[in-house]
Amino acid sequence: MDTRTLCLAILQKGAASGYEIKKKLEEMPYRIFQEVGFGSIYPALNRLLEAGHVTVQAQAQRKRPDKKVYAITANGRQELEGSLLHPPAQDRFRSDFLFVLFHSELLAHEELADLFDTRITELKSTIDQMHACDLSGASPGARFVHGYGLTYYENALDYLCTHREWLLDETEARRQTTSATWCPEVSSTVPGGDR
Amino acid sequence: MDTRTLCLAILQKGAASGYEIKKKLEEMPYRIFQEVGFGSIYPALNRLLEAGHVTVQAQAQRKRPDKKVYAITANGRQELEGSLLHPPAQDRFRSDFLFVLFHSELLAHEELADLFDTRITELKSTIDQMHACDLSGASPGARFVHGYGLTYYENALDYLCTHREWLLDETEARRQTTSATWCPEVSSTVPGGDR
DNA sequence: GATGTATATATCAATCTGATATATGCATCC
DNA sequence: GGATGCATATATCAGATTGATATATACATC
Repeated sequence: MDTRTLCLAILQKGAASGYEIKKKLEEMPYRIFQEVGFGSIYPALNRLLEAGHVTVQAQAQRKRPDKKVYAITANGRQELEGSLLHPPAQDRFRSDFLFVLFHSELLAHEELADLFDTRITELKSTIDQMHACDLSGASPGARFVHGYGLTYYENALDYLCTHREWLLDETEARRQTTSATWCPEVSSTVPGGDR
Repeated sequence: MDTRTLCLAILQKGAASGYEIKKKLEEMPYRIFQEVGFGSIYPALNRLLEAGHVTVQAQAQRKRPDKKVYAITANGRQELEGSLLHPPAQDRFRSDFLFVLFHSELLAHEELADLFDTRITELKSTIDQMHACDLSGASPGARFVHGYGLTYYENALDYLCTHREWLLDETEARRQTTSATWCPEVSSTVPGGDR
């Protein structure tokens, strides 16, 4: 979803500055399905201004820099609702972690093991944070997306834990027999289904 | 991962044209963790040429346009291996589908139901395709990533199937009681954990 | 004083996105 | 027969995004 639509979605819930919009988009559950930087937020807000989808009001603050608070217009609400009616674009997923694992043979055993352990630690931390989220005032949509994200992280953690040794061992074996047709012993957690 | 590194990864397995590189990146298991367009492949190949990480040879073809076949250099291999040693960047996931579900209250009941059904159909098709993949010659890394992706799709399908009715019903109830503090009956598949 | 953090707005070079253009063939349809 | 569509190929473009940086008002720490 383009940055304009994301800003409209946040502003639909209440007026906010560019900085506040970014902060909200970094929280759960937005964080599960979107990511956006200042470099695209401010140009997007300016485009929304030009299109009459938002208005802006400068505010002075004590002990803090001035801020510009943006509010959605009726046109902006219409625009947001219109974009929800389009068939959603394909999900987009990019993972340098999986790219590196795909090339496991080019990595040393220890480096590969470290990658796993770092990612497993991160996943556990994310899952803990998500379990601590207070969803008491959340909409059905928010709860659903939260649950979707949590399920993903839990399953990813489970997959990494149950297949870590397999990849380390297979990669080691492959490295030692790169030209052989050796068929390794099949274990119960062999990825790729039947052999 | 930037497009140059992706191109080097493909060329490491054998020389290829820009078009062939894109085709390979669209296949499993690359498709699970990366996506890239011609608009970035050709400039990336040109930059790799300038850097001496690839060489290029033009080839005429019968009944087809000429093609330019790129091959990785020793410098290019070093570059690829070097990039595998950096800590991987954070995974990036964007989903318009989840964005729309997050705003379920702004959609009509039928529209919401259609979204679910379309996605469920797509997921089943993807899972079928992945089950039909021949992994007999695949590397451990490729098998691992394939398994990771398949697990994700299967779990996403499961989550959608088990929570579809919940979101439709909750959203409907919320729409009818938007200012109430009504507490709905808790079912065994309520997302968001404890209430 | 330098460094770091938080709140704020803004910008920039490099890269990517989605679409489009062009070219060589072949197949199908009205 | 011409238009349309597909596949194989290379290339480009306007708009958008990315990651970093700059600037400003405060405050805290070393």
